[in-house]
Amino acid sequence: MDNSQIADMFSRMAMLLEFKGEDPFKVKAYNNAARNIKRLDEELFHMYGKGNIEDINGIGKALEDKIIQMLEKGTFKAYEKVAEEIPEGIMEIMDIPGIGPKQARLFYEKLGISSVDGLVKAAGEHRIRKLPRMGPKQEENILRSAIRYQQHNSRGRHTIAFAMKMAEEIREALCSAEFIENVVIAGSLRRKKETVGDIDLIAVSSDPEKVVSFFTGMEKVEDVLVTGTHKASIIYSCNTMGSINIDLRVIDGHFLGSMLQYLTGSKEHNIHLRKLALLKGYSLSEYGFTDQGTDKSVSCKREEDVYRLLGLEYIPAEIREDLGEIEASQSGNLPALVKKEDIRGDLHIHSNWSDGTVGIENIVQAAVQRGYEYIAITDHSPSTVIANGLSEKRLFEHVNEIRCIQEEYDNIRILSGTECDILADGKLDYSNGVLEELDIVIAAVHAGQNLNREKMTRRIVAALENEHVDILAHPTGRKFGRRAAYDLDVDKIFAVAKDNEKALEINSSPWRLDLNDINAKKAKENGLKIAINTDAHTIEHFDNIGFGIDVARRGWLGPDDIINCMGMKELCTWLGIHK
DNA sequence: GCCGTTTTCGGCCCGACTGTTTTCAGTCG
Repeated sequence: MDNSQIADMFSRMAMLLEFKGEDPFKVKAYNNAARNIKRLDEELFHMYGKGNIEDINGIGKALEDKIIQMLEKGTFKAYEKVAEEIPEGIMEIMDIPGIGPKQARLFYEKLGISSVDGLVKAAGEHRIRKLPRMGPKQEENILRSAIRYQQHNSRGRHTIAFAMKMAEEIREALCSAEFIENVVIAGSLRRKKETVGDIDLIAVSSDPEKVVSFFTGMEKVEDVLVTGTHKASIIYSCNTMGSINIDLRVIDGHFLGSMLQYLTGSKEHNIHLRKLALLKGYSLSEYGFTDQGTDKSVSCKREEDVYRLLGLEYIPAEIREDLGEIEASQSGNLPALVKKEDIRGDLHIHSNWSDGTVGIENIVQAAVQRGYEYIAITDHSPSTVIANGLSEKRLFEHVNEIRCIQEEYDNIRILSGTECDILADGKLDYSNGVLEELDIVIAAVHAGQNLNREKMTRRIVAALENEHVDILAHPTGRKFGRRAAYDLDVDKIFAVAKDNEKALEINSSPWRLDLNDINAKKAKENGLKIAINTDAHTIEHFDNIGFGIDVARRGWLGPDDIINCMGMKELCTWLGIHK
């Protein structure tokens, strides 16, 4: 079993225990363990070999024993025992928003309901409203929620690019109201997670109820899930692109700092901060600090104040995951994260020589406009037939055209390159003699993505051992909603890349973001260099660089870790270009 | 079930909203 399977099993165990009405802190321990396992950058079976499973935060003797059972047998006894007592459909019922373990248990015990279909039927027949603490309204909400769940069973997540666009649209709509002073984006979107489940917004206003009613009355509101005096939750229609959940909190400006800090999360980061506050004698909430002794409270207008009052250096939103950033802040060792202005060029761009939409000269002009010092034109190699990959002959014509255009531009260096296919056997799609003529070589897997772990790892290792290769593009191959990452020995790839002084790419396409944040952080810890590239096929794609930078920041990367933050001279030296 | 700057027991973040109740349990983030 791999880490995510083990984590899932712990999550399911937590749900089952909750249903049974077990000690909530025991439930929490399972959930906590599941979360920590998901965030590990090493496979548990490796850690098992080394005997350091118990070092993982939140894993004690009992859970370690259960992990070992799973590694050896694919399950653990305690789980089997509990799962036997509880019908499978119960888990789905608890997965419906608004229904938790207590209600699921009530439905099961009193009405024998053990599936979402059964629940919908019971609600339709008005059998729910007769239960204790239930009524017509509860029944109606449960029915609506259950039907919605049936229709969109897969929990909708959205790419950060899409969510950001929608958030801006709503932000603009809200800001047009004169009684709203300001609207800020919070939540996982502000932390720049690669995908988000919902959008969290904060509106500053002295008339919260008016804001809530304006918000819930917007034209594209499909459904109102929650409305209160200072808070509302809606489902917002994105026309052909489905819909997205939006949560809004409305507050007085005096609380903006603490509210923004709270709503930005992550949950784990906040819990850690609140514990820290308690140690100092304060309770921390979205409204600020309360002295436990005197009951006096201090609100925070600026987010920086929350961190300052805890004796911490300000922590950038992207790394608030409780993965060591609080400790780093305490000891003054927070990393200086890469910023947009640190990026001096883009090293992975396609022109209309292969499957890009525009000519090289247009690309160069767009790059100049963005203030880049250099770019690399890296069209596809012959095997990628579908993308009109360049034959050797066309590749040399392509290089010539780049040289001609270069003569007309003295404020930008145009590197001639290729995104060269790594064939199934690990050989490259051009001969070494051809690759030698190029300024930069990006190697990438495109076809034959279903190799097993051993073969895929060997294939990429072979490419990394080629002396002409500079960068490995989209190293794990994952695409949101389309394709999982290759089965790959990432540790091995990192080690070989390090030995051969190759850079790994963070591909900025919102559908790829590959390497992801966790692997980017791991790459840095392994001393590897990173290239943040757009893989642009159109001029608009140039702007995707921001998403790649987000991933790099979430991976704790600074400009020193990134080759396209180098100046031109330094980059040429790194690439081995001597002219 | 985990954990330790009150360390082997007794804690475990904090507040909003809803629908039911007539003071609160359940759910969510």
